[in-house]
Amino acid sequence: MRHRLKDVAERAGVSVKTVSNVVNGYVHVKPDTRARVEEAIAELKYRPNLSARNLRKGRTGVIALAVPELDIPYFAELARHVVTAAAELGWTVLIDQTGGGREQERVVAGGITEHLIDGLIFSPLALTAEDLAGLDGTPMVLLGERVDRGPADHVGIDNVAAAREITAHLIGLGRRRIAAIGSQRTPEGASARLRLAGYAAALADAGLDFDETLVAPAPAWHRAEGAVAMRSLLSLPVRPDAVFCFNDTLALGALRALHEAGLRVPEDVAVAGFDDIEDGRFSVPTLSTVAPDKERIARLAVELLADRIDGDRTASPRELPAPYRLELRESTQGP
Amino acid sequence: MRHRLKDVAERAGVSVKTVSNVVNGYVHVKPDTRARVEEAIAELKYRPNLSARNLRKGRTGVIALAVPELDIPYFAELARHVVTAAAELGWTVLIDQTGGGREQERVVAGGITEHLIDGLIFSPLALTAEDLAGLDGTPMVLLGERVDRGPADHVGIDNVAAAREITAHLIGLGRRRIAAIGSQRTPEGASARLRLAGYAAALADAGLDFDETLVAPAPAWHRAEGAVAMRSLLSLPVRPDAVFCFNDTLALGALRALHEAGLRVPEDVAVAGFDDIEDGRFSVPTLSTVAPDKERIARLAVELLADRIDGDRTASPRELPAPYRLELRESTQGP
DNA sequence: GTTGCTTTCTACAACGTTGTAAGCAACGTT
DNA sequence: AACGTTGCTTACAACGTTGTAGAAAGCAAC
Repeated sequence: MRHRLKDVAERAGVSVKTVSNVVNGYVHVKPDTRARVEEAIAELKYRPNLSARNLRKGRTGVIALAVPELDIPYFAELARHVVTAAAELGWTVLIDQTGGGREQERVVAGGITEHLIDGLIFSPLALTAEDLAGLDGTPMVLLGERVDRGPADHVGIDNVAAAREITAHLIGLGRRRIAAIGSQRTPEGASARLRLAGYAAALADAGLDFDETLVAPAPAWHRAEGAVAMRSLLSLPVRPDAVFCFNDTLALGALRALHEAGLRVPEDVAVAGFDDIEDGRFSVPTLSTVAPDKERIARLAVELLADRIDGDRTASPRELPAPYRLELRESTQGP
Repeated sequence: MRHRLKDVAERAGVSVKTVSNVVNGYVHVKPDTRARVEEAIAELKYRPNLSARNLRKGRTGVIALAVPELDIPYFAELARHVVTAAAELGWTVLIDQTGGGREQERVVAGGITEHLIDGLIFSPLALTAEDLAGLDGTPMVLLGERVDRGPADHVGIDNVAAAREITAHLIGLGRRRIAAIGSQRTPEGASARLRLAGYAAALADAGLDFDETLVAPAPAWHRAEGAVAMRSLLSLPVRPDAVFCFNDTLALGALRALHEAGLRVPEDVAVAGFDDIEDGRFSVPTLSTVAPDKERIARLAVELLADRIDGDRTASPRELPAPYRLELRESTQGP
């Protein structure tokens, strides 16, 4: 029992277009007429058919958010903020998981974009600038690492600066053998490269040597990999006295491994992460970390996208920095 | 530069409908013609307009998943599985956050359902049977607690039995003062009521008294509330020697509070949770919990919904139980 | 060379909506 | 009385797609 404008129009004794005008809040409708129409709408429980509206308007009112994995807390928290920010502007969000592979990301970037959504907020891991260059003009905003010379708008924090600051904090505690967990040699590892660069810069600032053996790789930045990496660092002849993990889940895994090894945090080994996920505020010990302003990132991304959809699509790509701060907790400062 | 069937048709020198037939894999098209059309499609990079297709077909190919909060790990993990299962059946998933309030849930249940989506997988906290009864016939599958006499299909585990089992496990460890965290007196607290019932049943099975003072409330089941509740339990004249938390985030908060109080887990207090979220496998100590088979739940929900969309919408509501198991880890069994 | 069947293709209408242009009152101005 | 202005309403066409009905062409069988 779905009703159409036509049904409402017949019931109210007006034309279809007048009903449409009432539904869309057009001003020049006599109060009397408006009331009759609204009554008919209520009686029939009329709801607009969005497919038809979209077809007519060439807009769907839906934007997509594509992230590598939904159950990585950082992306889940980000998704929450994007949905909230989009709702405030009247957009609905369709969430997509890419899995993080380059091919899958290419499919999402190229495939989803047609006609079902008006724009895309994309947090790619593996996508390169060439992949993006081939796309038609669906408005897109990129999150996370900067895809070099990317053809789309971008919102993100300064990874190098943030990594440098948190590493400097570890150095400021008097630590000298500072390890890093999360390096990636693959082309996907843009974040990893930037954070490693910040780490190296901080060491250089303090006159400390960059020791290759203190840098542990982690292909996917999951908790388990953090634990494995930490164990291998602990098996070195001289163990590190601090670790900078390239994200919080790695750090939580590292904390777990340190606990199993019977070491105290931060007394024996100080641990810092990146992302400020909720878990880190309740872990034992609580986790020092870089806290990107996720709400701000989400809001900027949505606004930038809305702007691109409504406005000039050919304007040159914009680069918006997002703020971050250090959250220093027990894992570096003690109870 | 968007192209339509018409553009392809002109280029290939055939009618619009023939192109449509090729796109839809209709069999009776001469190989020769098909080849010409496909070539034209490739040259123009033609993509179907989904709004138009949906309008014509009355289907959108999109289902919605509505959960209270995306950044609660349990829902994030569930969402991941739903997206995956839906993709295998050719559906796209639109994810919605309700916030968990009854009014918001009512809006989502009633409002989203029209014309943009073909069906809804809904994990309500507060919604009552009456709320659902008023809805028109959009196919819907409910997750989580059973809404009594609900008018929709339902997938979920047996909360009472699961809570009873995990409580029995605590009793089996020799604990006698077993607390519970997460009770809710509001009508929203369907899960809480069921899990509390299972807890009480296990106590009764073992001939233990049900002690009201050992049951701590928590309105939203966040980590912080788990910590607060644990602290208040520790301030009792005789402190508990075990706690059953109604979900894992509460349990993680409780672990944190126990750590701050200098108590050992499980030696002084054993802790059990519910949901088996990823965090619990890496916390210190690792968390014993009830592990619902989330992948199975997601798959069942998607299949049930697809069935409802394609098939008989008036068939009486189905009730599908999902499996679960106990994951016993350090927080009850020690290292 | 008529009949009937199959294969291949086409014209047309419809899905439900909104933009455009235009119509019709009622009103005020000249 | 004629004219413009304003407010309100309507008819029509279009958005891009697919279902229906049927035409055209080829083939086989009499």
